[in-house]
Amino acid sequence: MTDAVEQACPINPVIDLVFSRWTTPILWVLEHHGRLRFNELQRHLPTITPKVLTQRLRQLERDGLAVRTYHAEIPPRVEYEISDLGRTLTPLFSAITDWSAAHLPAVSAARHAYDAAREEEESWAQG
Amino acid sequence: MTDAVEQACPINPVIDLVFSRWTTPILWVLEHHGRLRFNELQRHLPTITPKVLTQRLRQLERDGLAVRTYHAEIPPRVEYEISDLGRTLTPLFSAITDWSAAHLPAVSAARHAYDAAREEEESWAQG
DNA sequence: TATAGTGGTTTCCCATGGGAAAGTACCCTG
DNA sequence: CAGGGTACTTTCCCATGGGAAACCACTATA
Repeated sequence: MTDAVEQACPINPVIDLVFSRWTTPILWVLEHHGRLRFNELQRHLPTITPKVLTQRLRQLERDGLAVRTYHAEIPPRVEYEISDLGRTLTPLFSAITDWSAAHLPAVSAARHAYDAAREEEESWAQG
Repeated sequence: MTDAVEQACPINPVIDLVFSRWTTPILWVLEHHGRLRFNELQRHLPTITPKVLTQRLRQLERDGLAVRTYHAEIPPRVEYEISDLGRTLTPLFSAITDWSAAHLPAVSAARHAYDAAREEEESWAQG
């Protein structure tokens, strides 16, 4: 994404930051279950692989949205929690959830209408 | 993204719908410049290729977020505009813009702090 | 006749990223 | 001494998607 486009659409940086794959499910789980260990997180995200979970957690930590606490014990113990900065995203997530509840059915209906119209065209072209 | 994860994080469907690459810049331009022709849109999104612009516009049309109007003239003329359903996203975009203005600097600071700490570690390991 | 302009489509290519599976270092337990 | 648990890391592979460039039918214009 070029600078020109970022200027044309100021929400793009936030998209790269918050809405890339797996970041919102992780933040969601951290917000709703509190402080969790690596394997607990993995259990809450059944299809994520450890490699990707590590990558996303590092990114969230670097961006200040999650906090990683390393306990130098044997065996080692690591805990992750959402940060204050991460919690500022809560109203955003609520707004999206609300929009979803209010308007996703309309999107679904639009898709069905569009697909039905395309099928209509095809059968008309054939018949 | 599996059903289990979609249940674990209800905003995922909206992400796939609205926050995939190029969809928000396009909606943004359509909202701020009104009804536009294909080449006008392309001029507002300087780095997008016609192939991708077509793909995204088709997707937006199918999802009911944009409206395509074809005028069977010579030369043909096509106009795109944001739909009423697409306009319901405006508060969402505003919320994201507000969050961006309020908290992106904190993210940037967190990144610098994280990177600085990592460099510190490296020089410590070397020296 | 050549060129431009319309709204795309088609082909090819390549980088990115995610998934699977195995490995790693450490120690405790049986 | 084998196996398990912790929190990853590493390697390999492959699908997806985006970008570049050329092409398309049609007509008005020079």
